[in-house]
Amino acid sequence: MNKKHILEKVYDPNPVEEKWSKFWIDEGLFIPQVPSSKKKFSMVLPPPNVTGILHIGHALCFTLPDIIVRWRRMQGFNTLWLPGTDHASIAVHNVIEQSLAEKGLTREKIGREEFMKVAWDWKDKYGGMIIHQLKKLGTSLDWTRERFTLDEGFSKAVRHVFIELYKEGLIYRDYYLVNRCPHCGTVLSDIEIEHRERKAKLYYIKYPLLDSDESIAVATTRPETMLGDTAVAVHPDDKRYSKFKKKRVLLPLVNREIPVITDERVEQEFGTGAVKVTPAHDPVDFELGKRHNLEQVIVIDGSGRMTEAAGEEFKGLDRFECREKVIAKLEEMGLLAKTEDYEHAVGHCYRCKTIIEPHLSWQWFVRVKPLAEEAIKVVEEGKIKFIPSNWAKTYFEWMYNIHDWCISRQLWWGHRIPAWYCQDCEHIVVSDEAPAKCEKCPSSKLVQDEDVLDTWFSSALWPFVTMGWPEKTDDLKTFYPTDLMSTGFDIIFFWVARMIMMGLKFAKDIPFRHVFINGLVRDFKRRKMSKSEGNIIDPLEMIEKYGTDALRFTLAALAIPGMDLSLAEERMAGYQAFANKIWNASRFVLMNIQGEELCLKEEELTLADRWIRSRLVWIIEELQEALENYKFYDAANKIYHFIWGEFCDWYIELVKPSLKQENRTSEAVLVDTLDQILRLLHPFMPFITEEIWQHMPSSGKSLAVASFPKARKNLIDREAEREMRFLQEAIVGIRTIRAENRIPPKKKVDLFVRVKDERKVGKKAEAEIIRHTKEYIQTLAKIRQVEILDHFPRQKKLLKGIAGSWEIAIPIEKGVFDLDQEKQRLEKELSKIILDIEKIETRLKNTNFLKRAPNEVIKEAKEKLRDLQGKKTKLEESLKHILSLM
RNA sequence: GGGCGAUUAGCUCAGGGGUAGAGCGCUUCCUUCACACGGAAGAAGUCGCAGGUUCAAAUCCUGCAUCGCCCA
Repeated sequence: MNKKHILEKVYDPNPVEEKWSKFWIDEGLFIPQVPSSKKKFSMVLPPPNVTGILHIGHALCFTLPDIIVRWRRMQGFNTLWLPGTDHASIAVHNVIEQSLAEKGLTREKIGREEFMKVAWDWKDKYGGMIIHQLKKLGTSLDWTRERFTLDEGFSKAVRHVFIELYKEGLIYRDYYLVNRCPHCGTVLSDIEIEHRERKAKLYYIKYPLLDSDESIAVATTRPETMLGDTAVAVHPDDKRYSKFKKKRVLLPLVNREIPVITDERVEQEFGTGAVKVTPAHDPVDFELGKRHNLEQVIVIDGSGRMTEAAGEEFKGLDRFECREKVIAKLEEMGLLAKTEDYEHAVGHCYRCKTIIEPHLSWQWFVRVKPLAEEAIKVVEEGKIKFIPSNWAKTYFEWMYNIHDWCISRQLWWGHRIPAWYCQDCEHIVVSDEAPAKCEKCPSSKLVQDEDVLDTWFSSALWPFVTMGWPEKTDDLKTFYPTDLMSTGFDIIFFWVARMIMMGLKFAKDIPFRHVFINGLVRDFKRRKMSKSEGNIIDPLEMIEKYGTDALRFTLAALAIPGMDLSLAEERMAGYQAFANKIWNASRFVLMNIQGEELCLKEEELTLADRWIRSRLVWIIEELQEALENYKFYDAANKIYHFIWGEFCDWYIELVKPSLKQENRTSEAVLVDTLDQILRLLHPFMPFITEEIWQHMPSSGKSLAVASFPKARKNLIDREAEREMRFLQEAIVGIRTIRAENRIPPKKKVDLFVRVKDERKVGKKAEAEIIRHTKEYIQTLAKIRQVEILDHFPRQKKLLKGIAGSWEIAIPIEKGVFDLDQEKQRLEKELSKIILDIEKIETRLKNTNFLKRAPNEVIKEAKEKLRDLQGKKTKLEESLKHILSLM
């Protein structure tokens, strides 16, 4: 034993954090046993983008499950928390292309192979940043199992899944109108589109009828698409247009003859009731065009520029420039009927916020409906539970209305689609490896699809591929399904739902039992954090300033399930102070340890010892309950108040006299309580607790793998709790009287307590309790002598008052106390009590209350009334006394 | 248009039928031998509005208002 017991006066987190972070990893404390007879607890980390740097949202999303996983590990579970990163197709692409552009290059210029080399180099160089930052957070991840969504195993698994789904007809290729981001240069799935309200214009354009002087006016927000119109549509019941049915109009600017068609899906209330139909550039028109066999004329290309088909005059123009020009032209021709202000939702790219362009092209899709059915069932049946449960509703909403998922992306960084096109017969070969020749014809001219898969396609496989799937590994057998997935509500559709579908389909079981949805971290005024607002809180800066433990505890204390949390720096400063408080309390304990061996003798236990041991049992139970229900805020607040408000403020003060008397039993209780506290707090504040614990005589290898306290119910001592409450109220009362009468805090005074013999607290007489706790009163209320009397002495100048349920008097030597002040205080307290008494009396006079309320409530009310009346009498007496002195 | 959530002390938020809670801030006092990142005491709220259920409503129900988010 070579422990250094004495701690520094102020806690300095940085060196401590570095030391233990390294120690835990070097010692392999977060590596589970495989195989193991122990019960397992497993999670996979939501893989952050490899491009990313740690932000406060990550900090929350990773701290909360770390609390759970550390708690479970200490409970003795065989625990795995598996880390890794996501290849983030579009994000990396943007970074690489930007760096190429700075050198005057493009990806086309350097070619696919070279581009991939650059991207991997970049990933190797910068991709580790977030990993390093995760370690700073104290996350107890098993780094030996770290994975990357683009590593070799993943590629293999992704191909496997693609091929299987293709074989089953659940993946197909189609010429379809999809969303394309002109800036990112790729198509996106429906849910990657953000709809935002935009102020725009509604243009009314006149389309002249063929062989007539009349014209039909159509309304549109996107006049540039008229160049691709192939019909005008009206509702079949719309009387205004009945005469135009089956006629033809001449499309202005293009001079193409197009039909007037009727379709029930036309909204008569919109604009003029007649709409232009552009099948290649609008989702509704696309469907309309299919039903009516209309031609699809593409006038805008994937980069948002007008095509050849738009006509000589417009080709090559950007879509928005073209809009201006079309409007100008129409106006010139007198075909612009009118322009209205109009507000509508416009689709934007979720990554770069560019306005999305509907784009007709060949793409790959997943037929999701059959997969969704199973995924809905497991949540309905409660096999997977959302926390809080109302998120299940959001999940169902989306799953019931699910659309096919466009999975091809026109990018290079990602999993390349394992499909080859025969150049001779157009057959598609889907295969794990490049096929030598076509399956349908003798041709060996096969070209692989240029596109890669949506990043979420591989992320969806994360929970089982990270464990070695499709091999039947021990890890899969031991740890799948996982127990908890902690993530943000914003990716329930993107990720959670898809993991459930893919997990059920390929790993043949749910990927996780619980989905904990954490809120959004906002600033102290509840605003979203954003660079432009300048209100971003950087977790690394906070760690630097307040320590990781303070950051973690703050996040836990604010994490109310289902709620966004508003974060203020002061809060972190507060929990930094808390860390320091624990540090100093521990410092006190360690300074007072006499020897290594603790000896606890039941018969030597003081009231305070019995009380703190009993309180600790309750706290352990409450903490357990809170953690089981993911009530991090509750758990954090409970442990905070126990440590500060009970252990530090009361127990340490109460134990001081015992320590002076060398009561080894109290010393043992003190040390044991601190030990338990450190264990309880460790999941929240791993660093400081480990550091202190290593100084304790009871310490072992690491607190991270020490056992979590169990509630020792036999230590519950209701008698001690009652007596302590009686004592605490009295001490606070005495302090109040002292403070309000300006008795200097340090000045010791005598105390008279008037007690009637028959009054009891629990089984003990009040007088007996007071007699036994004299020392406590003397220490905590700065009292010289405590005298228990039947009647207060008459002659002395006395300051009388009510302290808790005690009737007390303090002799005043020089008459310093302020009679008027004391009179006011008593009057105020008296009026409060009278009010309370009235309230209870009216309740008790109500016959319906007596008839219908539960007995317990009535009993409580009666007891309360008796109590209040007793206090009232005492107060009145004291007041009378004061008045007699004035 | 549909759904979800919020409205409680100056601020940020808990609570969820039986006498209103926390943190920060504020006021007063105190550098006492664990801690001034500390200690002691205190002030502060008709729990958004209107109805209803109940012996009892901040809490349950209905409607309304305001704010926020998601979907169409």
